[in-house]
Amino acid sequence: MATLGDLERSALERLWDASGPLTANEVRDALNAGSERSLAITTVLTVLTRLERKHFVRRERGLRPHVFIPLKSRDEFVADLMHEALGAAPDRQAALARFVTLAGPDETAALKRLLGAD
Amino acid sequence: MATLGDLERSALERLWDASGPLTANEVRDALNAGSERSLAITTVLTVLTRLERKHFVRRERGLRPHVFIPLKSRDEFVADLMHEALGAAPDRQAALARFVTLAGPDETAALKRLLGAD
DNA sequence: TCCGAATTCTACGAGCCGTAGAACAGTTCC
DNA sequence: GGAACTGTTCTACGGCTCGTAGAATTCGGA
Repeated sequence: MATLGDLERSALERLWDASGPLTANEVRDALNAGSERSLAITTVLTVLTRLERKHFVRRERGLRPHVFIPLKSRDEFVADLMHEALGAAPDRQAALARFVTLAGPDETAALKRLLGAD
Repeated sequence: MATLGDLERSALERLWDASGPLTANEVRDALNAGSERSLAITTVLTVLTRLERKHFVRRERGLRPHVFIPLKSRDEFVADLMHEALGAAPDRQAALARFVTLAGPDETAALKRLLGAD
């Protein structure tokens, strides 16, 4: 999976936070909200375009202010990253063992629950 | 965690593959083995130095050909990456649920075993 | 003290990323 | 239908990382 820059990641987060598709302007407002910086709209469009090229968002070209939709949910994104890391391990069992060892109690509990009820 | 370039990652892999510390020359030989390219020793020393700066390897300066030792095991590295991804999720339960859903049978079985025997 | 091996220093070109102006296109209003 | 405005695309630049390695320096042994 391609890696994301800080701003690209932030923009994607804003899309995940939103309940529906956002326009570039809405993304910019969300990014600027509660921070000193005031990004130009072209900047935001550039990162959104790059996110599109990297297949993280889809752009709805039918509407006039284009809207942007994440291709994956946040959870899917995180889970994919985890599987990507795991896949690079030559011994997945061992890597999983280490993962579980490093997990906190809440995570361990969640995993047990998820695996028990299948 | 800092990201690694392709060559940096490969060099680290060679260190993991080895049973003990390696010199820069040994790393170079391992990298060149079974491939067309023949990296210069300075190139390898540069990436090893960068790995040191990023805290992925330790350099034993006492010995005259310096030797390099990974700071983390491969499994620890992978597990840390997984936890890093998971930590970025606002809802870890949901991310874990997705992770389990996407896991293969062998991984699921391994997790069950690991969690059952605690 | 000189040699060869090892290490450090410096550097360059490609590519990515944050950043945004300039140019272009589509919409709306007189 | 032009004017004004909003939205989109194109182009670009400066900083940084990374692969790559030559040049300069250091160090241990003969």
